[in-house]
Amino acid sequence: MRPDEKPNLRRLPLFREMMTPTFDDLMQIGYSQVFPPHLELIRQGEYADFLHVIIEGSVELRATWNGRDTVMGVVRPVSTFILAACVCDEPYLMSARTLERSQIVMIPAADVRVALRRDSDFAMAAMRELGEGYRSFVRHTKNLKLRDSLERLAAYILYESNKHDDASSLTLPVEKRHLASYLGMTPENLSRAIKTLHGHGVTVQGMQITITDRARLAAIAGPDPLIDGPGEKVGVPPQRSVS
Amino acid sequence: MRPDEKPNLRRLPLFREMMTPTFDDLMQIGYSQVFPPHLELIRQGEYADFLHVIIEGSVELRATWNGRDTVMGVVRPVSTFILAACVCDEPYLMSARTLERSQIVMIPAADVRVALRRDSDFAMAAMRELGEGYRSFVRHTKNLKLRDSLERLAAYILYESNKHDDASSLTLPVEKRHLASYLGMTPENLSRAIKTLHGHGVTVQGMQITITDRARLAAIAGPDPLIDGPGEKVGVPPQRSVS
DNA sequence: ACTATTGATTGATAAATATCAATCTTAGGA
DNA sequence: TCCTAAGATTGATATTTATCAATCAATAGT
Repeated sequence: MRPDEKPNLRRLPLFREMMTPTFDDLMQIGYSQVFPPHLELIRQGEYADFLHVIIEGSVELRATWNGRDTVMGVVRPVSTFILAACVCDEPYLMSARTLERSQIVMIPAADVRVALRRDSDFAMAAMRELGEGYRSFVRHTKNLKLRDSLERLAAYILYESNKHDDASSLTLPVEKRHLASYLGMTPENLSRAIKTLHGHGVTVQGMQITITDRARLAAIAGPDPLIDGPGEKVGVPPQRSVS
Repeated sequence: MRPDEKPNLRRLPLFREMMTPTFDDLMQIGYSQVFPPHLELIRQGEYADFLHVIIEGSVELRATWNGRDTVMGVVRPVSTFILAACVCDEPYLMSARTLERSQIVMIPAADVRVALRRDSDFAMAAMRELGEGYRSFVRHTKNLKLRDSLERLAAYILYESNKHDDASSLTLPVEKRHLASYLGMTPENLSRAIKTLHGHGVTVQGMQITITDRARLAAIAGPDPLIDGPGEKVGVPPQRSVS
């Protein structure tokens, strides 16, 4: 691992409050690696060997069943993922693959568990992280069960805008078919939903979204922090993690 | 709290490994209460005051948005719920109400947080609990996104049977409209799905389910531990908890 | 600049699911 | 026991969403 990466890791909520010796131990053991785009890092069903920390790039979490698959989330720097599988010592429920060239630090799960036991500050941070991960999936479930696809898209756009300081213009961070899958719809359906939103406060051209009437968009989205999450701002890493 | 309740609590995964003084402290502070049926214990959006432990009865977790609502889960003895909101010190994402007369032990969230910090065994147990809660919602999301409603029903029946030692005959633990909401469909849709399953290995009469052909049912359900969860058996409390 | 390829969009259609209204059943209370 | 009310079921219909097929647009590689 390059020495200039350590401060970035140290700033993560998961690592921020732990004791320095514990942190240094983990940094000693862990190693950094760069992966090409579209590489499968983790396959669902396998056992958790490493806690992953994404330093650069982006990683998509997917789930598969019976020939169908769906996007469960996207992880961006700097954050950790699959803490839960490490803590529980159980198989991964999701697969993970790079969307682009990505740099990732891998820390053996066994060493993470030892550190958790030794360092209570680390343990508290891990608890908060797991709690947040849990809550974020509760929200995702609420989103799927309570909103229809148009409402989910509207809420997504509003939320993305919120993250970027209420910017009225922003760029989709992923391909539309991935977004569609994440939102629980087909690409065709997303296309039509986008079209419907024209004239309801949003225009979309390619990857470029422009909010022309926030109130009308909000009327459809019905934004709710108990579904959409707290409005965490982006640009000041580290962000939230995926447990 | 009655003294004969303490051993039951002590057997919970969350409390099993903690130090005795910590446990006794929490038991000293917490208090037991009996609630009538259909009482709202927790309202979504409020802040987490107490960690709840259900000793007797059953509690339904629901979520509401914009006039719609849905059943997110049912908690049965002996288990804890809303650990995540306690740990994160954030508002509840779900409401909770008793389905029947229920006895519940309530432990102030602030005291739980103090105990977590003091007792690393407790902290480890809490991490596992949160991790399991997280994973169970990941599975729920996969279920909703990857299976259609008939498949979800089939998987549910198979899973319930699994929990009861692969019994080929069992009773629905909740009213059908609640089950429908939990599975993400309307009561009408559930009725029709049940009818469809007749002739595919299942008969349902009232609350009574009989599996006549497990293989045919499994062919529809496509049971998968990465969605349906590990086959934990019932009847030997404590069961799994809802974080 | 020009293909070739991949992703996006559109239209037509089908399937899944929800809604509404009308019974039917069942369990509890008088 | 009967009556009532709540839940379940059924049928008819509407809405939502998915699927399939055919372009269209954008992009990367030569």
